[in-house]
Amino acid sequence: MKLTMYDIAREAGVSIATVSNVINNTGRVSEDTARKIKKIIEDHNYTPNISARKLKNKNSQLISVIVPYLKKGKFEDNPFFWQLLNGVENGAKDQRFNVMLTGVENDHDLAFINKQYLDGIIVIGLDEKTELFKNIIQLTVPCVFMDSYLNGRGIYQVYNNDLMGGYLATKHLLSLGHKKIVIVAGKLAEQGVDYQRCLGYRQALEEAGIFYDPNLIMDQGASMVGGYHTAQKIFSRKEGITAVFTLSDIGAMGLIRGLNELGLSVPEDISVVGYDDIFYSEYMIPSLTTVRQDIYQKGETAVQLLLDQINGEQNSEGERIILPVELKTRESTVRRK
Amino acid sequence: MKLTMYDIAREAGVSIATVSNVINNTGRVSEDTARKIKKIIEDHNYTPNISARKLKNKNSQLISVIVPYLKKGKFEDNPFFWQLLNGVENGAKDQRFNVMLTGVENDHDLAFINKQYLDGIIVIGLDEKTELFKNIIQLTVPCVFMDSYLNGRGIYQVYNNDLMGGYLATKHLLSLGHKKIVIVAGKLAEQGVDYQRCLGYRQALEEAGIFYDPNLIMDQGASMVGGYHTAQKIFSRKEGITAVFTLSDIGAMGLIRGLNELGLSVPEDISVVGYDDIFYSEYMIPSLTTVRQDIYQKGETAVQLLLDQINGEQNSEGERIILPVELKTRESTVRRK
DNA sequence: TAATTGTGATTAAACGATTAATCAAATAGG
DNA sequence: CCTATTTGATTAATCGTTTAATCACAATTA
Repeated sequence: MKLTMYDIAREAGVSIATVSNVINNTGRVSEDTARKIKKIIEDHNYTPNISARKLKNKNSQLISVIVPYLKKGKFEDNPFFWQLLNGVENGAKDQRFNVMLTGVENDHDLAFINKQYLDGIIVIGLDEKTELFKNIIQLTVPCVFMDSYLNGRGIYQVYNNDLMGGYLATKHLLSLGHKKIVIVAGKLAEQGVDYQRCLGYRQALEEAGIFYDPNLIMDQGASMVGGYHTAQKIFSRKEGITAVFTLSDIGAMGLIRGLNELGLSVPEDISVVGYDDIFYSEYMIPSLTTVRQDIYQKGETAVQLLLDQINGEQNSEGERIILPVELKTRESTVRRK
Repeated sequence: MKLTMYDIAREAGVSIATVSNVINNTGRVSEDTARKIKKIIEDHNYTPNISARKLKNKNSQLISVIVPYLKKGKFEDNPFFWQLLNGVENGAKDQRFNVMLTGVENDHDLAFINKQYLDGIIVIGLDEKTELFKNIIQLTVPCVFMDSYLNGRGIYQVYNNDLMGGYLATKHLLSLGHKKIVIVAGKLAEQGVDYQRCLGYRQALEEAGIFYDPNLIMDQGASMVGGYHTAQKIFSRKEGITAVFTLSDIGAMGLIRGLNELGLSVPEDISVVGYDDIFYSEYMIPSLTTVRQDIYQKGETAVQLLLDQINGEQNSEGERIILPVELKTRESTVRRK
């Protein structure tokens, strides 16, 4: 049997309004009374019922990270999401918000979001053309989009400088003498991060006066298994390929394993650059040269942007925050022989 | 401005009670009326306010996974948690429950759990002697404990057969001719999984008539960094050590990297067995021999146990569910030279 | 002294659902 | 034809808070 405000009020010999005022620090209560009530609350370990509170005013102190099409094996695979969620958790905690994870696969899931339950959502990697996006955008919930390049005002977004990431990685490989560089990407949707990274790749090639060959772009390689299978493709027509730029670290890991099984070793035969700098890239054998994005920080930033929106405050950095990337040079890339 | 039940009722020309009855399928409404109301609900994309519902009856359709002492770098590191959370998410979704993640560091976090907001919680790896456990156990929330060996009736638990895991791994190494086997563990609390795995280790040694040497047990090696540093320890007094059993796959990964940097290669110089079989163990170089526990399944099982408890049903498997483990033999272990 | 101001408390009306109790109309039974 | 039952809908209380409106009383001012 949970205590209610009435129980506290009765014991203190006051009305529930007074108790409520004490709890919410409105300052309308005398010090003596407040102290007495606080003591009773303390003694009984009373906490207000959050549903009742939420019903009356409008905040639940609850936000959710929305991962589109979350299902078995799609999400668990990539430490990227973990670090992100962890960053969000920590950022939110500072401001007494709690975090949920919601995988959206169908309308029921979406309905949940819409139940006025959440104070805000962070949506990851969503394409403007999808049905899901159209549904989400018309929800009345404050929202921050992460890792998608969306147009229009009033849309809050956080992403890293993906173009720069692609540029830096390619430049690095070029500087090591590589000329024929394969890109292993995920889905190349126009509003996705991979598209931007490819733009950076092209830009670097252009600067170096190297012809852009679309045949060197291979998709379906974002996951570990995807990268693994891409090794086969590269092997089957490897004419002159000496370097691969994989747009995720786990993809790179799968790729390297695949190459190994085919008798190609990294970096001796082929140099590999990854993307993300997830926590184990440094511990791989060989350790992975990669484009680092501070995922944890990205999570925290997104939360900040969201909470500002919820609180009706203007974020000092505007509605679109672009975070930097950095190239981490490690063992998986060497000068072309 | 969100719609309420009144809006729907007004438009349909009925009372809110009727609308409520339609939504909850009580069968007290004529087919015609029900159809009409459903159409209106559909058209307006109306969903009931969950806080109001929760206030009236007692369920929020919301459960949380509680990770004690979740903080930066402690949780994100291990894919184990991801897979688990993913399993929980999926199990819950089937029954229209939503899942939160709550990292508990202090009393405020605990207070949240206690706000009658959650229908139930799943607590991971909690020691009976901690303050936190004492607090959690006296919450009135239905609860399932995972990966801790707790005593007493009425405590719902799910874990894998850790003793067997330790036994199988050790047996495997012994069968390959290894005699001096180091264990790299996390914290060796009596109610933790690592303790049980060590018991299995000892049992296997005993059967083989090999003396148990406590000096071979090294803790602090559950994380990737921990494993990495343990390599140093092993190296510094490596007299005859030819195999290591690391009680987590990420620990094994760090360890292997560390050994490599010290000029010891796996498996040529030292065989390594991991624990968990997280998704990338198979893709490591060398691929990792490990004790597989189906983490995803464990998550689903825990949810099932929790939901049965919430629904007041008796789970067919009782209050303590022990899941099997399996040895996956891969490249990281070879016969002792 | 009477009127005004300030302080600290209470009253009561929301918030948006669920549901037991009730009622009205239609159908069935004797 | 009158009563009993069934069906389908409504009324109103309730869940546990918040908060605007009010009130009682003491202190201050004219």
